[in-house]
Amino acid sequence: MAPRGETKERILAKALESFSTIGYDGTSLDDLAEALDIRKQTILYHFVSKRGLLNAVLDDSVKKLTESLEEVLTSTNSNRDRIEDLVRSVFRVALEQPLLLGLLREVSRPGSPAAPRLKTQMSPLMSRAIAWMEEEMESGRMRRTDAQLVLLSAYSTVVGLATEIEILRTAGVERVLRPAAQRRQELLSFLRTSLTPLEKQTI
Amino acid sequence: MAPRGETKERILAKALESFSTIGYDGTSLDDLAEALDIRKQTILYHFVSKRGLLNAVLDDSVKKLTESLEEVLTSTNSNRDRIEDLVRSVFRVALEQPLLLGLLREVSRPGSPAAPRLKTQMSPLMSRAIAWMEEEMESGRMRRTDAQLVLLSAYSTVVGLATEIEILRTAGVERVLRPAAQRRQELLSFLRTSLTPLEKQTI
DNA sequence: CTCAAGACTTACCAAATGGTAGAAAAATCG
DNA sequence: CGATTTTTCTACCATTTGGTAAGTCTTGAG
Repeated sequence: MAPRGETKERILAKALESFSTIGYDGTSLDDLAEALDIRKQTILYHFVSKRGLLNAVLDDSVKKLTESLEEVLTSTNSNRDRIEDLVRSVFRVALEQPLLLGLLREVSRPGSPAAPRLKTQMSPLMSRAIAWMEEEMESGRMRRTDAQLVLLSAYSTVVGLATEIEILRTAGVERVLRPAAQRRQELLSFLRTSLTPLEKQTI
Repeated sequence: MAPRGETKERILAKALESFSTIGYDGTSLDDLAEALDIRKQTILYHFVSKRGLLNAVLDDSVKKLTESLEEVLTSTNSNRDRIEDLVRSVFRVALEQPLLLGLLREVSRPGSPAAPRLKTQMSPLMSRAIAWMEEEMESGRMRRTDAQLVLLSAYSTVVGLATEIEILRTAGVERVLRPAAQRRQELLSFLRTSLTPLEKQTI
Protein backbone atom coordinates (compact mmCIF):
# COMPACT_ATOMS: atom_id res chain seq x y z
CA MET A 1 0.00 0.00 0.00
CA ALA A 2 1.30 3.41 -0.88
CA PRO A 3 2.35 5.32 2.21
CA ARG A 4 2.37 9.10 2.62
CA GLY A 5 0.61 11.24 0.10
CA GLU A 6 1.80 9.33 -2.94
CA THR A 7 -1.60 8.16 -4.16
CA LYS A 8 -3.04 11.57 -3.52
CA GLU A 9 -0.38 13.12 -5.71
CA ARG A 10 -1.01 10.64 -8.48
CA ILE A 11 -4.71 11.36 -8.41
CA LEU A 12 -4.09 15.10 -8.51
CA ALA A 13 -1.81 14.78 -11.54
CA LYS A 14 -4.21 12.63 -13.52
CA ALA A 15 -7.14 14.80 -12.53
CA LEU A 16 -5.34 17.89 -13.77
CA GLU A 17 -4.65 16.14 -17.02
CA SER A 18 -8.24 15.06 -17.41
CA PHE A 19 -9.92 18.29 -16.29
CA SER A 20 -7.72 20.44 -18.50
CA THR A 21 -8.28 18.35 -21.62
CA ILE A 22 -11.70 16.75 -21.63
CA GLY A 23 -13.07 19.11 -19.00
CA TYR A 24 -14.71 18.76 -15.62
CA ASP A 25 -18.04 17.43 -16.82
CA GLY A 26 -16.32 15.21 -19.31
CA THR A 27 -14.28 13.55 -16.61
CA SER A 28 -15.83 10.57 -14.83
CA LEU A 29 -14.46 9.35 -11.55
CA ASP A 30 -14.68 5.76 -12.77
CA ASP A 31 -12.54 6.48 -15.82
CA LEU A 32 -10.11 8.45 -13.72
CA ALA A 33 -9.82 5.58 -11.27
CA GLU A 34 -9.35 3.04 -14.02
CA ALA A 35 -6.60 5.11 -15.60
CA LEU A 36 -4.84 5.06 -12.23
CA ASP A 37 -5.56 1.38 -11.62
CA ILE A 38 -7.40 2.43 -8.50
CA ARG A 39 -10.96 2.12 -7.27
CA LYS A 40 -13.19 5.15 -7.45
CA GLN A 41 -13.77 5.11 -3.71
CA THR A 42 -10.10 5.73 -3.11
CA ILE A 43 -10.49 9.02 -4.92
CA LEU A 44 -13.55 9.90 -2.88
CA TYR A 45 -11.74 8.93 0.31
CA HIS A 46 -9.02 11.49 -0.39
CA PHE A 47 -11.15 14.27 -1.82
CA VAL A 48 -14.65 13.64 -0.44
CA SER A 49 -16.42 14.54 -3.68
CA LYS A 50 -15.77 15.27 -7.33
CA ARG A 51 -16.10 18.97 -6.62
CA GLY A 52 -13.62 18.56 -3.79
CA LEU A 53 -11.19 17.03 -6.25
CA LEU A 54 -11.62 19.95 -8.61
CA ASN A 55 -10.96 22.38 -5.78
CA ALA A 56 -7.85 20.49 -4.74
CA VAL A 57 -6.51 20.43 -8.29
CA LEU A 58 -7.26 24.12 -8.57
CA ASP A 59 -5.51 25.00 -5.32
CA ASP A 60 -2.52 22.93 -6.29
CA SER A 61 -2.25 24.50 -9.72
CA VAL A 62 -2.57 28.06 -8.51
CA LYS A 63 0.08 27.32 -5.92
CA LYS A 64 2.49 26.12 -8.59
CA LEU A 65 1.69 29.08 -10.77
CA THR A 66 2.24 31.47 -7.91
CA GLU A 67 5.58 29.90 -7.07
CA SER A 68 6.71 30.35 -10.65
CA LEU A 69 5.93 34.03 -10.63
CA GLU A 70 6.77 34.87 -7.05
CA GLU A 71 10.50 35.06 -7.57
CA VAL A 72 10.16 37.45 -10.46
CA LEU A 73 7.81 39.72 -8.57
CA THR A 74 9.98 39.78 -5.48
CA SER A 75 13.30 40.17 -7.25
CA THR A 76 14.53 43.70 -6.73
CA ASN A 77 17.14 44.11 -9.42
CA SER A 78 15.31 47.05 -10.88
CA ASN A 79 17.93 47.81 -13.45
CA ARG A 80 17.02 44.82 -15.57
CA ASP A 81 13.87 44.74 -17.65
CA ARG A 82 11.43 43.23 -15.21
CA ILE A 83 8.47 43.27 -17.52
CA GLU A 84 10.40 41.10 -19.90
CA ASP A 85 11.35 38.80 -17.04
CA LEU A 86 7.76 38.50 -16.03
CA VAL A 87 6.48 37.79 -19.52
CA ARG A 88 9.25 35.33 -20.10
CA SER A 89 8.58 33.34 -16.97
CA VAL A 90 4.85 33.25 -17.58
CA PHE A 91 5.44 31.93 -21.05
CA ARG A 92 7.84 29.37 -19.72
CA VAL A 93 5.09 28.05 -17.48
CA ALA A 94 2.67 28.08 -20.38
CA LEU A 95 4.98 26.02 -22.56
CA GLU A 96 6.19 23.61 -19.90
CA GLN A 97 2.84 23.03 -18.28
CA PRO A 98 0.15 23.61 -20.86
CA LEU A 99 -2.19 21.51 -18.72
CA LEU A 100 -2.11 24.16 -16.06
CA LEU A 101 -3.20 26.80 -18.52
CA GLY A 102 -5.77 24.42 -19.93
CA LEU A 103 -7.24 24.14 -16.48
CA LEU A 104 -7.44 27.90 -16.12
CA ARG A 105 -9.20 28.02 -19.45
CA GLU A 106 -11.63 25.31 -18.45
CA VAL A 107 -12.36 26.84 -15.12
CA SER A 108 -12.61 30.50 -16.11
CA ARG A 109 -15.53 29.59 -18.29
CA PRO A 110 -18.77 31.43 -17.51
CA GLY A 111 -20.73 28.43 -16.29
CA SER A 112 -17.91 26.78 -14.44
CA PRO A 113 -18.70 25.72 -10.88
CA ALA A 114 -15.19 26.68 -9.84
CA ALA A 115 -15.09 30.20 -11.25
CA PRO A 116 -15.67 31.89 -7.85
CA ARG A 117 -12.99 29.76 -6.23
CA LEU A 118 -10.57 30.53 -9.03
CA LYS A 119 -11.18 34.20 -8.43
CA THR A 120 -10.51 33.79 -4.72
CA GLN A 121 -7.41 31.73 -5.31
CA MET A 122 -5.96 34.03 -7.91
CA SER A 123 -6.69 37.29 -6.18
CA PRO A 124 -3.59 37.29 -3.92
CA LEU A 125 -1.38 36.84 -6.96
CA MET A 126 -3.38 39.43 -8.83
CA SER A 127 -3.23 42.02 -6.06
CA ARG A 128 0.46 41.38 -5.65
CA ALA A 129 1.04 42.04 -9.33
CA ILE A 130 -1.19 45.11 -9.26
CA ALA A 131 0.60 46.43 -6.20
CA TRP A 132 3.90 45.97 -7.96
CA MET A 133 2.67 47.80 -11.02
CA GLU A 134 1.31 50.68 -9.00
CA GLU A 135 4.59 50.96 -7.19
CA GLU A 136 6.33 51.20 -10.51
CA MET A 137 3.87 53.86 -11.58
CA GLU A 138 4.40 55.83 -8.41
CA SER A 139 8.12 55.91 -8.96
CA GLY A 140 7.64 57.01 -12.54
CA ARG A 141 9.17 53.93 -14.09
CA MET A 142 5.81 52.98 -15.50
CA ARG A 143 3.14 55.04 -17.15
CA ARG A 144 -0.08 55.54 -15.24
CA THR A 145 -2.73 53.24 -16.65
CA ASP A 146 -5.38 50.89 -15.41
CA ALA A 147 -3.17 48.18 -13.94
CA GLN A 148 -6.00 45.69 -13.61
CA LEU A 149 -6.92 46.12 -17.22
CA VAL A 150 -3.44 45.57 -18.50
CA LEU A 151 -3.05 42.56 -16.27
CA LEU A 152 -6.23 40.91 -17.44
CA SER A 153 -5.35 41.53 -21.03
CA ALA A 154 -1.97 39.94 -20.54
CA TYR A 155 -3.54 37.07 -18.65
CA SER A 156 -6.00 36.26 -21.39
CA THR A 157 -3.25 36.46 -23.97
CA VAL A 158 -1.25 33.84 -22.14
CA VAL A 159 -4.23 31.56 -21.68
CA GLY A 160 -4.93 32.16 -25.35
CA LEU A 161 -1.46 30.89 -26.07
CA ALA A 162 -2.27 27.50 -24.65
CA THR A 163 -5.38 27.46 -26.77
CA GLU A 164 -3.43 28.48 -29.81
CA ILE A 165 -0.96 25.68 -29.34
CA GLU A 166 -3.80 23.20 -29.47
CA ILE A 167 -5.42 24.87 -32.45
CA LEU A 168 -2.14 24.79 -34.28
CA ARG A 169 -1.78 21.12 -33.49
CA THR A 170 -5.28 20.49 -34.75
CA ALA A 171 -4.57 22.42 -37.90
CA GLY A 172 -1.56 20.25 -38.51
CA VAL A 173 1.13 22.79 -37.75
CA GLU A 174 3.93 20.88 -36.12
CA ARG A 175 6.37 23.38 -34.76
CA VAL A 176 4.64 25.37 -32.08
CA LEU A 177 7.62 27.11 -30.57
CA ARG A 178 7.92 29.67 -33.30
CA PRO A 179 4.38 31.06 -33.04
CA ALA A 180 4.71 30.99 -29.28
CA ALA A 181 7.79 33.14 -29.47
CA GLN A 182 6.05 35.42 -31.92
CA ARG A 183 3.13 35.84 -29.62
CA ARG A 184 5.35 36.52 -26.68
CA GLN A 185 6.97 39.26 -28.67
CA GLU A 186 3.55 40.64 -29.47
CA LEU A 187 2.53 40.71 -25.84
CA LEU A 188 5.83 42.21 -24.81
CA SER A 189 5.64 45.07 -27.27
CA PHE A 190 2.05 45.69 -26.29
CA LEU A 191 2.99 45.93 -22.65
CA ARG A 192 5.94 48.15 -23.48
CA THR A 193 3.98 50.66 -25.46
CA SER A 194 1.22 50.80 -22.89
CA LEU A 195 3.49 50.93 -19.88
CA THR A 196 6.64 52.77 -20.80
CA PRO A 197 6.45 56.44 -19.77
CA LEU A 198 6.01 58.68 -22.77
CA GLU A 199 9.18 60.67 -22.19
CA LYS A 200 11.21 57.49 -22.23
CA GLN A 201 9.70 56.00 -25.34
CA THR A 202 12.40 55.74 -27.91
CA ILE A 203 11.01 52.88 -29.94
CA MET B 1 -48.09 22.65 -33.64
CA ALA B 2 -45.26 24.74 -34.87
CA PRO B 3 -45.05 24.59 -38.64
CA ARG B 4 -41.90 25.10 -40.70
CA GLY B 5 -38.56 24.93 -38.99
CA GLU B 6 -39.58 27.09 -36.06
CA THR B 7 -39.01 24.52 -33.32
CA LYS B 8 -35.79 23.44 -34.93
CA GLU B 9 -34.55 27.01 -34.87
CA ARG B 10 -35.48 27.43 -31.23
CA ILE B 11 -33.62 24.27 -30.31
CA LEU B 12 -30.55 25.38 -32.23
CA ALA B 13 -30.52 28.75 -30.48
CA LYS B 14 -30.86 27.32 -26.98
CA ALA B 15 -28.33 24.60 -27.74
CA LEU B 16 -25.81 27.20 -28.88
CA GLU B 17 -26.40 29.11 -25.68
CA SER B 18 -25.96 26.02 -23.55
CA PHE B 19 -23.00 24.50 -25.37
CA SER B 20 -21.08 27.76 -25.40
CA THR B 21 -21.58 28.46 -21.71
CA ILE B 22 -21.82 25.25 -19.72
CA GLY B 23 -20.25 23.15 -22.45
CA TYR B 24 -21.20 20.08 -24.42
CA ASP B 25 -20.80 17.56 -21.61
CA GLY B 26 -22.43 19.92 -19.17
CA THR B 27 -25.53 20.17 -21.30
CA SER B 28 -28.22 17.56 -20.76
CA LEU B 29 -30.92 17.02 -23.32
CA ASP B 30 -33.51 16.89 -20.56
CA ASP B 31 -32.54 20.30 -19.22
CA LEU B 32 -32.41 21.69 -22.72
CA ALA B 33 -35.89 20.35 -23.43
CA GLU B 34 -37.27 21.70 -20.19
CA ALA B 35 -35.86 25.14 -20.89
CA LEU B 36 -37.69 25.07 -24.21
CA ASP B 37 -40.86 23.60 -22.72
CA ILE B 38 -40.43 20.68 -25.05
CA ARG B 39 -39.95 16.98 -24.62
CA LYS B 40 -36.48 15.58 -25.07
CA GLN B 41 -37.62 13.29 -27.85
CA THR B 42 -38.55 16.28 -29.93
CA ILE B 43 -34.92 17.27 -29.91
CA LEU B 44 -33.86 13.77 -30.86
CA TYR B 45 -36.50 13.70 -33.57
CA HIS B 46 -34.95 16.75 -35.21
CA PHE B 47 -31.29 15.96 -34.65
CA VAL B 48 -31.14 12.16 -34.19
CA SER B 49 -28.58 12.31 -31.38
CA LYS B 50 -26.84 14.72 -29.04
CA ARG B 51 -23.80 14.62 -31.24
CA GLY B 52 -26.01 15.37 -34.22
CA LEU B 53 -27.28 18.43 -32.38
CA LEU B 54 -23.74 19.60 -31.72
CA ASN B 55 -22.88 19.16 -35.38
CA ALA B 56 -25.96 21.10 -36.45
CA VAL B 57 -25.18 23.94 -34.05
CA LEU B 58 -21.62 23.94 -35.31
CA ASP B 59 -22.62 24.03 -38.96
CA ASP B 60 -25.09 26.79 -38.29
CA SER B 61 -22.57 28.89 -36.40
CA VAL B 62 -19.81 28.52 -38.94
CA LYS B 63 -22.29 29.47 -41.63
CA LYS B 64 -23.19 32.68 -39.81
CA LEU B 65 -19.55 33.43 -39.19
CA THR B 66 -18.72 32.85 -42.82
CA GLU B 67 -21.52 35.12 -43.97
CA SER B 68 -20.23 37.89 -41.74
CA LEU B 69 -16.78 37.72 -43.22
CA GLU B 70 -17.65 36.85 -46.78
CA GLU B 71 -18.60 40.35 -47.79
CA VAL B 72 -15.38 41.80 -46.50
CA LEU B 73 -13.27 39.19 -48.24
CA THR B 74 -15.10 39.60 -51.53
CA SER B 75 -15.30 43.37 -51.51
CA THR B 76 -12.87 44.70 -54.08
CA ASN B 77 -12.43 48.32 -53.08
CA SER B 78 -8.74 47.83 -52.65
CA ASN B 79 -8.02 51.44 -51.91
CA ARG B 80 -9.54 51.26 -48.44
CA ASP B 81 -7.76 49.51 -45.58
CA ARG B 82 -9.12 46.01 -45.93
CA ILE B 83 -7.22 44.60 -43.01
CA GLU B 84 -8.93 47.09 -40.78
CA ASP B 85 -12.28 46.18 -42.31
CA LEU B 86 -11.64 42.54 -41.65
CA VAL B 87 -10.57 43.00 -38.06
CA ARG B 88 -13.46 45.34 -37.44
CA SER B 89 -16.07 42.95 -38.76
CA VAL B 90 -14.64 40.00 -36.87
CA PHE B 91 -14.75 41.99 -33.66
CA ARG B 92 -18.28 43.06 -34.40
CA VAL B 93 -19.29 39.41 -34.57
CA ALA B 94 -17.38 38.72 -31.36
CA LEU B 95 -19.19 41.48 -29.50
CA GLU B 96 -22.64 40.89 -30.92
CA GLN B 97 -22.55 37.14 -30.71
CA PRO B 98 -20.19 36.15 -27.93
CA LEU B 99 -21.96 32.81 -27.77
CA LEU B 100 -20.63 31.97 -31.19
CA LEU B 101 -17.09 32.58 -30.06
CA GLY B 102 -17.79 30.69 -26.87
CA LEU B 103 -18.77 27.72 -28.97
CA LEU B 104 -15.56 27.92 -30.96
CA ARG B 105 -13.65 28.00 -27.72
CA GLU B 106 -15.54 25.04 -26.35
CA VAL B 107 -15.16 23.03 -29.49
CA SER B 108 -11.54 23.81 -30.30
CA ARG B 109 -10.55 22.19 -27.04
CA PRO B 110 -8.13 19.28 -27.36
CA GLY B 111 -10.52 16.57 -26.21
CA SER B 112 -13.58 17.90 -27.96
CA PRO B 113 -15.48 15.37 -30.03
CA ALA B 114 -16.22 18.05 -32.59
CA ALA B 115 -12.70 19.33 -33.17
CA PRO B 116 -12.26 17.44 -36.45
CA ARG B 117 -15.59 18.66 -37.74
CA LEU B 118 -14.77 22.21 -36.75
CA LYS B 119 -11.59 21.92 -38.74
CA THR B 120 -13.49 20.65 -41.76
CA GLN B 121 -16.13 23.33 -41.44
CA MET B 122 -13.68 26.15 -40.99
CA SER B 123 -11.21 25.15 -43.64
CA PRO B 124 -13.09 26.71 -46.59
CA LEU B 125 -13.16 30.03 -44.76
CA MET B 126 -9.54 29.59 -43.75
CA SER B 127 -8.34 28.75 -47.25
CA ARG B 128 -10.31 31.64 -48.64
CA ALA B 129 -8.65 34.02 -46.21
CA ILE B 130 -5.25 32.51 -46.92
CA ALA B 131 -5.82 32.77 -50.65
CA TRP B 132 -6.76 36.41 -50.23
CA MET B 133 -3.64 37.11 -48.22
CA GLU B 134 -1.40 35.37 -50.72
CA GLU B 135 -2.96 37.36 -53.50
CA GLU B 136 -2.16 40.51 -51.59
CA MET B 137 1.38 39.31 -51.09
CA GLU B 138 1.77 38.52 -54.76
CA SER B 139 0.74 42.01 -55.72
CA GLY B 140 3.12 43.50 -53.21
CA ARG B 141 0.46 45.11 -51.06
CA MET B 142 1.33 42.73 -48.26
CA ARG B 143 4.62 41.56 -46.93
CA ARG B 144 5.51 37.93 -47.56
CA THR B 145 4.93 35.98 -44.37
CA ASP B 146 3.38 32.74 -43.30
CA ALA B 147 -0.25 33.54 -43.97
CA GLN B 148 -1.54 30.56 -42.02
CA LEU B 149 0.45 31.57 -38.99
CA VAL B 150 -0.79 35.13 -38.96
CA LEU B 151 -4.32 33.94 -39.46
CA LEU B 152 -4.23 31.51 -36.58
CA SER B 153 -2.70 34.08 -34.32
CA ALA B 154 -5.42 36.55 -35.18
CA TYR B 155 -8.05 33.87 -34.76
CA SER B 156 -6.91 32.92 -31.29
CA THR B 157 -6.76 36.57 -30.31
CA VAL B 158 -10.38 37.03 -31.24
CA VAL B 159 -11.48 33.90 -29.44
CA GLY B 160 -9.40 35.15 -26.53
CA LEU B 161 -11.44 38.31 -26.60
CA ALA B 162 -14.60 36.41 -25.80
CA THR B 163 -12.77 34.72 -22.97
CA GLU B 164 -11.51 38.02 -21.71
CA ILE B 165 -14.96 39.50 -21.65
CA GLU B 166 -16.08 36.75 -19.34
CA ILE B 167 -13.01 37.00 -17.16
CA LEU B 168 -13.57 40.71 -16.81
CA ARG B 169 -17.17 40.10 -15.85
CA THR B 170 -16.06 37.55 -13.27
CA ALA B 171 -13.52 39.97 -11.88
CA GLY B 172 -16.23 42.56 -11.48
CA VAL B 173 -15.25 44.89 -14.29
CA GLU B 174 -18.45 46.22 -15.76
CA ARG B 175 -17.61 48.06 -18.92
CA VAL B 176 -16.15 45.60 -21.37
CA LEU B 177 -16.26 47.70 -24.48
CA ARG B 178 -13.17 49.67 -23.64
CA PRO B 179 -10.85 46.68 -23.25
CA ALA B 180 -12.39 45.15 -26.34
CA ALA B 181 -11.55 48.24 -28.33
CA GLN B 182 -8.09 48.27 -26.83
CA ARG B 183 -7.51 44.70 -27.81
CA ARG B 184 -8.77 45.30 -31.30
CA GLN B 185 -6.25 48.08 -31.58
CA GLU B 186 -3.58 45.73 -30.37
CA LEU B 187 -4.43 43.11 -32.95
CA LEU B 188 -4.65 45.69 -35.68
CA SER B 189 -1.24 47.15 -35.00
CA PHE B 190 0.20 43.67 -34.77
CA LEU B 191 -1.21 42.75 -38.15
CA ARG B 192 -0.05 46.04 -39.63
CA THR B 193 3.53 45.67 -38.54
CA SER B 194 3.71 42.08 -39.64
CA LEU B 195 1.93 42.56 -42.94
CA THR B 196 2.72 45.99 -44.27
CA PRO B 197 5.58 45.88 -46.80
CA LEU B 198 8.76 47.29 -45.32
CA GLU B 199 9.15 50.04 -47.91
CA LYS B 200 5.69 51.34 -47.09
CA GLN B 201 6.04 51.30 -43.34
CA THR B 202 5.76 54.85 -42.16
CA ILE B 203 4.60 54.19 -38.61
C1' DC C 1 -63.59 13.54 -45.94
C1' DT C 2 -59.55 10.55 -46.17
C1' DC C 3 -55.18 9.48 -45.50
C1' DA C 4 -50.39 9.74 -45.56
C1' DA C 5 -46.53 12.44 -43.93
C1' DG C 6 -44.62 15.25 -40.52
C1' DA C 7 -44.26 16.85 -35.73
C1' DC C 8 -44.45 15.94 -31.08
C1' DT C 9 -45.41 13.08 -27.05
C1' DT C 10 -45.68 9.20 -23.46
C1' DA C 11 -43.58 5.09 -21.83
C1' DC C 12 -39.46 2.71 -21.13
C1' DC C 13 -34.68 1.20 -20.73
C1' DA C 14 -29.68 0.05 -20.24
C1' DA C 15 -25.69 2.19 -19.00
C1' DA C 16 -23.10 5.46 -16.51
C1' DT C 17 -22.69 8.70 -12.78
C1' DG C 18 -21.52 10.50 -8.12
C1' DG C 19 -21.99 8.91 -3.75
C1' DT C 20 -22.84 5.87 0.92
C1' DA C 21 -21.83 1.90 4.16
C1' DG C 22 -18.96 -0.97 5.87
C1' DA C 23 -15.56 -4.61 5.56
C1' DA C 24 -10.62 -5.76 4.71
C1' DA C 25 -5.91 -4.75 4.29
C1' DA C 26 -1.77 -2.14 5.37
C1' DA C 27 0.94 0.98 7.99
C1' DT C 28 2.16 3.04 12.38
C1' DC C 29 3.50 2.93 16.99
C1' DG C 30 3.68 1.55 21.99
C1' DC D 1 3.38 -8.56 18.77
C1' DG D 2 -1.02 -6.15 19.36
C1' DA D 3 -3.87 -2.23 19.00
C1' DT D 4 -5.14 1.60 16.55
C1' DT D 5 -5.32 4.47 12.71
C1' DT D 6 -4.91 5.16 7.86
C1' DT D 7 -5.80 3.61 3.43
C1' DT D 8 -8.10 0.91 0.00
C1' DC D 9 -11.51 -2.14 -1.40
C1' DT D 10 -16.26 -4.68 -2.35
C1' DA D 11 -21.04 -4.17 -2.47
C1' DC D 12 -24.82 -1.25 -3.29
C1' DC D 13 -27.84 2.59 -4.53
C1' DA D 14 -30.55 6.60 -6.39
C1' DT D 15 -30.40 9.54 -10.09
C1' DT D 16 -29.36 11.08 -14.49
C1' DT D 17 -28.11 10.26 -19.07
C1' DG D 18 -28.69 9.49 -24.08
C1' DG D 19 -31.49 6.74 -26.73
C1' DT D 20 -35.48 3.31 -28.63
C1' DA D 21 -40.30 2.02 -29.60
C1' DA D 22 -44.56 3.11 -30.36
C1' DG D 23 -47.97 5.74 -30.20
C1' DT D 24 -51.08 10.51 -30.79
C1' DC D 25 -52.01 14.73 -32.84
C1' DT D 26 -51.79 18.14 -36.74
C1' DT D 27 -51.63 19.48 -41.26
C1' DG D 28 -52.13 19.59 -46.02
C1' DA D 29 -53.00 17.29 -50.53
C1' DG D 30 -56.20 14.69 -53.36
